[in-house]
Amino acid sequence: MPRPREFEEDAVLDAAIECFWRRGLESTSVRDLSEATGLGQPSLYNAFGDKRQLFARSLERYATQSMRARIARLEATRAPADAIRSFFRELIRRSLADPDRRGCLIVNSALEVAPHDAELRRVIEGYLVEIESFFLRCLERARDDGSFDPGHDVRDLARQFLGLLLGLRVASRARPQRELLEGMVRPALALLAPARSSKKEN
Amino acid sequence: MPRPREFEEDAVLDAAIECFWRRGLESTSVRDLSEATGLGQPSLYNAFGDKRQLFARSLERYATQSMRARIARLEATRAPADAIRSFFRELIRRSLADPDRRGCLIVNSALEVAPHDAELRRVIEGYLVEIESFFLRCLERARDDGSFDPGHDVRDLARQFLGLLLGLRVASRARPQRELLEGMVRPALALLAPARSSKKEN
DNA sequence: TCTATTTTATATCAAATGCTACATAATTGA
DNA sequence: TCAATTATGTAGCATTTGATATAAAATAGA
Repeated sequence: MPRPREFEEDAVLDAAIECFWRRGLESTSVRDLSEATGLGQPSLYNAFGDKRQLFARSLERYATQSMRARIARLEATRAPADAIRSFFRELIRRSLADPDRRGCLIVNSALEVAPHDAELRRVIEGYLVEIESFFLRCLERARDDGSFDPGHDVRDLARQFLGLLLGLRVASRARPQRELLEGMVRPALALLAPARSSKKEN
Repeated sequence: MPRPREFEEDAVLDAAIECFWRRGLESTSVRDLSEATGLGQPSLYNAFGDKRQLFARSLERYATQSMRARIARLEATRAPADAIRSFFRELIRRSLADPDRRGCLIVNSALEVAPHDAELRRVIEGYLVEIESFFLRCLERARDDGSFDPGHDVRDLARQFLGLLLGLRVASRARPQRELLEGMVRPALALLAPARSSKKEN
């Protein structure tokens, strides 16, 4: 009955993600979005409501496509301790390879948007909790496998890894240097050293 | 000979810091700054050049008044390991007490400004290096005092503390919860535990 | 008192911002 | 073929943006 759309929503969101990722919510204009997506402004407003809602949709898609996909892949293919190691290894490699220093859209938004928008803050908090939960799951499994010292509090370690992730993403925008990024997480990752377990030593 | 100014530069910078701290560089308008400082726009431009230069001056004053002052005070009054512990303790206390969730102007700028402004990025990098150097000095002294395990690489630990500081500041804007912030740094601070030194055990 | 110099206040400027009215185009069901 | 409905393109809205032109005001030296 109605006229059909001439675009795919996901492709538009991908283009919008690119904009928000590079310049943030406030510094991305609706005209930027219109140009990047190929949609006219009325079509953008018709399809997504307003800039803030388009941002929320973009952020949600980013969370699914980037964060959740990586977590699911690592958790499915790696041993728990190795999942965490690989997580940071991939992060550092991609950060150093990105000439635009985009960092992470979630972390960028945690800093730019969260303090000024209660509703989006709750959404962003949720994403951070998901990441923390990933670390916690891995740590619990690694501990149960005996592949790291059970003397540590896994909940604090999960929080530490979340903190290091946030720090890594900030540093990757301001000081993207291999030695810094790798050194930042090396001490924490050393706790996951493969099998300094008491079983083998006893 | 000329007409004298009717304001003190430092007071104006303090007011500007407040603005930039809360809303960042892009989202703070010259009118916001004019209102907060009490200066007319022509006076602002006459005294500081343009918005970006006023921002640079504000950032520099913030670095001196907030970061360097804290580092100098802690380094002068505390034992090295305790200086790091107190650094994070103060940070967490202030973060949780700030209803505006301002975080840290340097960290906020590292994320918002550094990727898009090569000159300011170099300045911000310098601030981050100063913080890392503070951690490194404390760690070297603590190691030489035998107050923590010399098996650790102090340069990596300094980088880790920098990473945790950045992460803490991000989290304090998006998830300012005591358990998260304290847990984030607890494992790293535990390495500074007072005197698990080999001397006493041998 | 006059001049030179800088600061201040009023009133903008052109450009950019988020958003939308309006008319037109494209589709499906009647 | 017509009617109903949604999508698109042009053009523009009011507001805000960073930055200034202009003139008046305030000082110190001549």
